[in-house]
Amino acid sequence: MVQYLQSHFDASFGALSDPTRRGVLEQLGRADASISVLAETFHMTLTGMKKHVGVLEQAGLVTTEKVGRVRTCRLGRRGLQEEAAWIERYRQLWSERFDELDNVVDELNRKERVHGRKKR
Amino acid sequence: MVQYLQSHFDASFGALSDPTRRGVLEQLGRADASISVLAETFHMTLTGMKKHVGVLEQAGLVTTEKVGRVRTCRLGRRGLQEEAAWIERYRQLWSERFDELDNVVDELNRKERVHGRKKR
DNA sequence: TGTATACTGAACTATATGGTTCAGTATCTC
DNA sequence: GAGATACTGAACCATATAGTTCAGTATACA
Repeated sequence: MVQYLQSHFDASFGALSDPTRRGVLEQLGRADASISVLAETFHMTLTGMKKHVGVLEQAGLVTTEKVGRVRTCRLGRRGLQEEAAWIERYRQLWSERFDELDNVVDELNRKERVHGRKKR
Repeated sequence: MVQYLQSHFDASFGALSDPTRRGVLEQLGRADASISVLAETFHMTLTGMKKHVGVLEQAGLVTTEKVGRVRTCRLGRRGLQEEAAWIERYRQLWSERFDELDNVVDELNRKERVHGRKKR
């Protein structure tokens, strides 16, 4: 399960680490699109775009369906909620750490004032 | 500026796409740690861990400071707020798309009932 | 002073990534 | 049926990634 979740995040964050793929997600957020439309939008060969779509599909962020000649791409049912949760949990830890650090700094400043030392 | 932001996300999402690096961030969320402690925790050579820390540092997620022999790693001042915002905006688009789809499905179901057809 | 510790950097390996071209196959459309 | 369109797959290329080993340097400590 942990293993599963890990590779899950590997795939989704990996998918998000490329600007073309983030762009594709934004575009599909506005409207479904074929591989060739996406390829044209991002100035890339069909084959190149197909690979990107494949990566997004692997990550569960996009689904595709081929009807006739055309493969239509749309946003997948998985919508980054777990990734959002991971980041939120991290941000929690992060802000705790910095609150702590700020307290230490505040404490030092307070002591400086008490002992009448100059502030930098 | 857009260019800057893009590579920014490339680096941070790329950093998050590796399970070791996500683990390092979680550990540093609990306490600062040296390279060797991190290397031991994640069963890796010092050199290997140093590379991971370098990636996290490049992404602005970790800062390090060397005192004597020891390089101490801690969470960086940048805390994934922009990444959280990107994901939230995406989730917005995503849920709009699916609300829309759900409306279409509801509409179809409604018509089916009106015309007295069997439900699957 | 000598030894152990902690890191650093270069070099090497294997595999993955992001892209291409080229040669197909399948599907429209006239 | 012929030609155009849309995709697919294999092969190739350059570069990046994730790791290693090995040979240092710098610091701590007895």
